[in-house]
Amino acid sequence: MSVVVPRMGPTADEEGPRDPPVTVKLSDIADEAGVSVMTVSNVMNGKRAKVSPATIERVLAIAARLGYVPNIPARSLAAHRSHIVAALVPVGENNSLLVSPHTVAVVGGMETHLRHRGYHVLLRGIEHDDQVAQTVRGWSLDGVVLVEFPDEQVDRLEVAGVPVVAIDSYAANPRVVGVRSDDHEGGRLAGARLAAAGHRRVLFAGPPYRGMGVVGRRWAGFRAACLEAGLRADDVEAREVLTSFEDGRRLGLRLRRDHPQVTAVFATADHLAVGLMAGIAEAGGSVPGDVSVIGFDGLDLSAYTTPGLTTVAQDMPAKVAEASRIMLEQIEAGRGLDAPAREPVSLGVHLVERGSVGPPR
Amino acid sequence: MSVVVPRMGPTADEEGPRDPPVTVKLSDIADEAGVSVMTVSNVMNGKRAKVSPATIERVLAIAARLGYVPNIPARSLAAHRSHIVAALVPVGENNSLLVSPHTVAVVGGMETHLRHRGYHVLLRGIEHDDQVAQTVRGWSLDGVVLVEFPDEQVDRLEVAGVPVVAIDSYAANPRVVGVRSDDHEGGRLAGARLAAAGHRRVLFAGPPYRGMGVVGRRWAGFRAACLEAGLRADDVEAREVLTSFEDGRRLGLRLRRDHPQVTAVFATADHLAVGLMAGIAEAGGSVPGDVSVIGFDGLDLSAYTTPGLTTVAQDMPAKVAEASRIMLEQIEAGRGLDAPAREPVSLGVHLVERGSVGPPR
DNA sequence: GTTGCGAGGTTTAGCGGTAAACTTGTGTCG
DNA sequence: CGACACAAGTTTACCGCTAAACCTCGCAAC
Repeated sequence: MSVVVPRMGPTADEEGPRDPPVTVKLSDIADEAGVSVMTVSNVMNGKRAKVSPATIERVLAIAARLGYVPNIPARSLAAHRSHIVAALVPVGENNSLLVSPHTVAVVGGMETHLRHRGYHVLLRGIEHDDQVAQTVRGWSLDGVVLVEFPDEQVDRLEVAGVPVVAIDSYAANPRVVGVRSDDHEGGRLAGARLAAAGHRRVLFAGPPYRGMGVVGRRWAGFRAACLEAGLRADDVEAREVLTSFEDGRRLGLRLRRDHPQVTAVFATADHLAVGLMAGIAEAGGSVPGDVSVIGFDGLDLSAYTTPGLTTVAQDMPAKVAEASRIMLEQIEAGRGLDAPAREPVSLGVHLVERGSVGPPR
Repeated sequence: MSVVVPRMGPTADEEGPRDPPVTVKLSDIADEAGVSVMTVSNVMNGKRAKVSPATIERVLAIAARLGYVPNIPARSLAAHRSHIVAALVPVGENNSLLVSPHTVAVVGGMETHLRHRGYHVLLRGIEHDDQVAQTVRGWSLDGVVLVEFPDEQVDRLEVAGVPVVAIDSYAANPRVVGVRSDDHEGGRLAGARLAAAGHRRVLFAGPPYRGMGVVGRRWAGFRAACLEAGLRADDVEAREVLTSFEDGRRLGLRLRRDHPQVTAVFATADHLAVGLMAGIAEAGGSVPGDVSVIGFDGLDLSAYTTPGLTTVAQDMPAKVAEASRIMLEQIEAGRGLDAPAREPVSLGVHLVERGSVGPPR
């Protein structure tokens, strides 16, 4: 029964604007309460300093009764802030999003945290650098979370005026706060674990990297541990892109042929490691009998393979919580152009021992 | 150089609004081109019928040179439409989002499709029914995608005036278009496969369901196939919630004790099945030697377990594409209150044979 | 030569909300 | 007892964009 006037027949040709929605607005509440719109606005926004307790209560009661819902676009337009944080995720050549389980955990976790603090999450795949700044400007965003952007891209970005948190970034861009795990230490733990098991010749498998990003640091830590223990670490990196389950599997299939000396592999992501184990098994090898495998991330998943995957676990809840905390802190401090660079955060990692690492054959 | 006036010292106490951003707006272009703002607006929105080709070109050139980016909130406010589609996901008691790999594929895929058509995706966890309608009103949403909402909840929903597509829903709500796989057929395929392998006593494992939702239909199809083949199907459902890897594992651990006669299990989700296989292995059983396992979804993941998981695969790309297509179609047809109910869509499924099903012990 | 009409605009009046400046009544202090 | 601060509002002027109504030619038809 809400709307009486029917839509005017066959005008529904293309992109028709919808008829003005029947919605409760501030002025409705103001009329009913006998106060000005501004007073209602103040009440609704918690700026209650200027309003008497009696009025506050009356306004709130009326708002609740009428079912007031603030109009986000209007508020964004007028206030130049939107209560929206964009989660930006780079898209690959397949042009699609949310590829790794890890990315998912980050985006979902951020949404949960931010929602509880009254913010909304815009999910957006980024194809070109420019789209970042455009998105910020077009939406009056309150903040931006960059999820797993390559460091070079983060450094190129010119986002001014909003807080930017980059997950898993070691970029030097002073406008961006990096939040990541202690990847060097993680690599070290992996190397040390393989060394302790007695391996002498091991392989590092991950996506290509330049310099010291997440993967670079894992490699550095791994290599350092290997060197210290006197074992030889090969880096498969230069040769190909290794990012998916399937990439891992393919490496597993040709591992014996291409790396006959290798008795253990450190994969920089659990899903890569799981694919690797599958490939090794498929090629007739056994884990950890013929080859030991150690992963990185501590995904759910890695507990349910056979054998279970020994892995360097990140503290995902902490990572997400920390990123959210920093984001909110900066938003609510009104961080703008002039914000001084903030220290990045690195979170601890720890080894989760399952069954995929054993002594060399 | 951009801003001369510095922010006024220590006023940055709480929620300070940012200083008005320096941004290119329609009027800047209009001034430069010597036309009215409306003309520019028309050019930008493709309503070029009323503008001469010469003017169009001039305006576009200036817009490009100045780096115009439309202001989304302003447009939403004035036009009562936002180019935003919300992806609504119910939150569990853990209050967090994007739990299953399947959900992720849906949300990511929708974003990709919609982005290419100029729409944006708002990701939002839903705690109470009301939040759905509130979100629609507050944002002038163009459309809503309900991802894996329980049918009862979809039926309760009163969303008027925007197209609503519900993924994996069989709800009767005429305002909602359901898009799902052919779950009954999927269940049937699973049952038939186990029957063909010679099993006589099988178990159905999934989350609790009431009536004929996704899980109910999988069960119905499964049971039908079992009956037809004369084998006995038990339903573990009433007893507990089975949704995660870990739930699957726990079932696997006590399978021998609780269901000694059972020689095969149909799990309604691949990650459940993967957990199950892990649990069985952990309890000393073998798959498919002691127990066969068949899954549902066709996740990446399921190809990389050992043995590989035989599963009923959904055509996820098609599902997402279809949902996007319907969404866009309805938005661009200006679907409002009066929209006639649209037929739901069911997509085909097929069996992917890997190694987890064999003859009974 | 007036009417008609369509192409190519312009003008007007908001959309719902907010910041900042302004008003008014009241207690308080020197 | 006047000046002055403060509480509790109100008023004004937008934010950037759009729908719809209005204007104004030049040309074709009668």
